[in-house]
Amino acid sequence: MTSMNDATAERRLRRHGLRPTRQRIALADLLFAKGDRHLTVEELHEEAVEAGVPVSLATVYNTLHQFTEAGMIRVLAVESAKTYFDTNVSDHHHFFVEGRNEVLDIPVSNITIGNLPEAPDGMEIAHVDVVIRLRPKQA
Amino acid sequence: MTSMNDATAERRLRRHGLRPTRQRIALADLLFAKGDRHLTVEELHEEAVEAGVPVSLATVYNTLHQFTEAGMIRVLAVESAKTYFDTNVSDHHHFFVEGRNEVLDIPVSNITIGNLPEAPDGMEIAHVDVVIRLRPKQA
DNA sequence: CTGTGTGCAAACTCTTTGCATAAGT
DNA sequence: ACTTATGCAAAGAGTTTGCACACAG
Repeated sequence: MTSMNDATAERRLRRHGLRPTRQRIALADLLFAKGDRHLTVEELHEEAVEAGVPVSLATVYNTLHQFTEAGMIRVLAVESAKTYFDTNVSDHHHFFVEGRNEVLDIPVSNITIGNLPEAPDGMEIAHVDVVIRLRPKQA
Repeated sequence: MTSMNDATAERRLRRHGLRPTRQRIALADLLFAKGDRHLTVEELHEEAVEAGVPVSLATVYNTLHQFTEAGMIRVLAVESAKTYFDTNVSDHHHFFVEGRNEVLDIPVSNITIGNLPEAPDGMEIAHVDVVIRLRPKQA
């Protein structure tokens, strides 16, 4: 199952100090080939299996955490049962649909944040997340 | 274990359409007596037990969800293993310490958000959460 | 009394881990 | 060859649920 983007994925992995294995290449490919995405482990696992790369669930967990440590992706600040990983590492923002536990991109992200506070002693700001919680109109 | 604030807690519960039972009064008391707080189920459970109100863990879970549905408290948008509940229902913001999975209040919360997007079709904005992720200075 | 709430233990879901096997360099 | 990654299955953590008992109105 070799895609045109394998070379790109492989370069990306090396650049971040990760060995380009079959599974990592496939997962990186799925993650980055289609633009910015946010996925759960399970979703990515399904995609991989459908794409003919039968990785194990544990490997997807491991791999996504390695990608996160390497700074390739990041974890979203949402209070869902599942963890969401985002391929967009920059400060940007999301809708979160209550009840459905669904994450949506905010289309035109021209949100501005004023008066950001100082980080406390010995800490620095790693990332700023804005989560806009949505609910169905009318109770 | 009757505190001076039981009457307050009881009124609060009635106002939100919840029967003021022993356990609910005790939990509401702990939650609201000390100003704004954000706690996990386990933390509140410990406090209750220490305060001489031996509620079960399941009841704390149930109760906090009832409080949430009633609008007395809300769930924080952080990507921790545990769920955080906040007694401050208004739009305000938090530091989240990576690794330690710790939630801190932002002291002077004069953060402003500009250009909030429209909610998608059929949805409305329930809440806006800003989460500032912190990490220890120097890797 | 009657309907709700609570406690307990078991079930469930998501996630992590240990160890043998497989793959990368 | 030597090191690192993967798969599997089992364990772990947090949370939810079913049902008998207890409490509030």
